[in-house]
Amino acid sequence: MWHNGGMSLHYALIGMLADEPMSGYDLTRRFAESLANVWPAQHSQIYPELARLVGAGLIEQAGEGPRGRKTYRATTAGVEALTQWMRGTKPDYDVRCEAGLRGFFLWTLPPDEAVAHLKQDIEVYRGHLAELEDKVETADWTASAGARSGRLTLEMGLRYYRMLIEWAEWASAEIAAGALEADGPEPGTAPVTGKRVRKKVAVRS
Amino acid sequence: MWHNGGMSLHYALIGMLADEPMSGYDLTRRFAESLANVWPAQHSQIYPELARLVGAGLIEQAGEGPRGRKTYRATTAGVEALTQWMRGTKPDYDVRCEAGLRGFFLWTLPPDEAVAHLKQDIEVYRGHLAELEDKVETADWTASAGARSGRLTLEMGLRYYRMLIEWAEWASAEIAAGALEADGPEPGTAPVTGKRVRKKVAVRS
DNA sequence: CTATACATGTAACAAGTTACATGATTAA
DNA sequence: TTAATCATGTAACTTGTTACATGTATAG
Repeated sequence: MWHNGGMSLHYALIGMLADEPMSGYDLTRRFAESLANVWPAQHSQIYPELARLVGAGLIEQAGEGPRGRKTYRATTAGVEALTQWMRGTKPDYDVRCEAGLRGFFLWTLPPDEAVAHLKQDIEVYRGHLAELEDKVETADWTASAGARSGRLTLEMGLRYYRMLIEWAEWASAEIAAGALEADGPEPGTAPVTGKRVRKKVAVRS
Repeated sequence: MWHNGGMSLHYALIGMLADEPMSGYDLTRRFAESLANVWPAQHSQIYPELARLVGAGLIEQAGEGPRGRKTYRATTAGVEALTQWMRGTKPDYDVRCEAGLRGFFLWTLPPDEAVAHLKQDIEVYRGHLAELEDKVETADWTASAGARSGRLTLEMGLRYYRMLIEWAEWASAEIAAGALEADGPEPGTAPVTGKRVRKKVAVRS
């Protein structure tokens, strides 16, 4: 099991095309609709990558349609490369999330503005959550192996947004109770999680 | 409130230096220790960015130490730019998470291997969770506004890993019960979440 | 006929990773 | 004296974003 630097889009495209032949346009829509929660990708990145995959023999053109539409499917070599990636490389567990990063700098705002910032986030998360909940109800999750797998990923999205909403509500309450001020939160106004240990950190010159 | 394309590292560095003067080396450690959960960054990206920030007058050198060590602090202009970013630009809510992406392609593995894959993930998540739980206990969360804010971000990390562990356990059970096979899960062996509506998806030629 | 959705691409740039490269200080 | 840690940087490459550029089919 060796290390893997990137190539996520590369394998994601093979995987989508292994489940169901599609065009670059369709893939772009799929990324926007369902995969965007874990791996956003624009058409300008997808089309050149499709060309490279064809060149590498990992996908092939499966047909054409109106308006220059070209559909692709994964080749045997492509499916092998994909399973090799799934089986033989360890995942990169890094997460990149700007909204999370901003939480780190909430202290730069006055408490009421920080709370307003979080309320705004909550609105966005609720919107995403509502979309996903709607999709659970309306989409067909039995159509293919990919669809059944997609249901699992969607469940992760649901849990992710619910978690963020709960966190942001908790953080808002903490901040409203004075958690960002020097004397700490007003006792008893918000639930305090974790002990506030007074222990000196190593000071570097 | 206009849109913001990237610049996250740019502002993150100003923010860290606004809370406490530090060197590029210290910043690299901080990113590895606490910010890595939301925004990983290597020293090779940090040093050039520090140089650019100095050039732009958003940070300035605050002192020097042994081995060519240079400490920086945020300038007034830098802090203003940071609050302007926090207040005047809307967050990019995109998340990029390869481990999540792989969930989408679990169907390419036989069920027992898919379950093993998830078990492996769970081990990693448990490790991260344990590290964060340890940090909650041992670090000083009262030292500065930044530290107090950091406690909120850390709480998000705790909830994030707990959510992933629960999700992976749920997904393992679903797969073990046959959720990836064509006939769906064996009834009664695993809790079924969401209705499995049989509804045709739009078929495109 | 006209707006919308379909459909594919490229170019310029920004951001991020890995590897290379060097050297000083400290603790064992 | 030697290994680990501290400390800073650059170069080559990959990945990802935004904007540009073009054209076809369909529905109202």
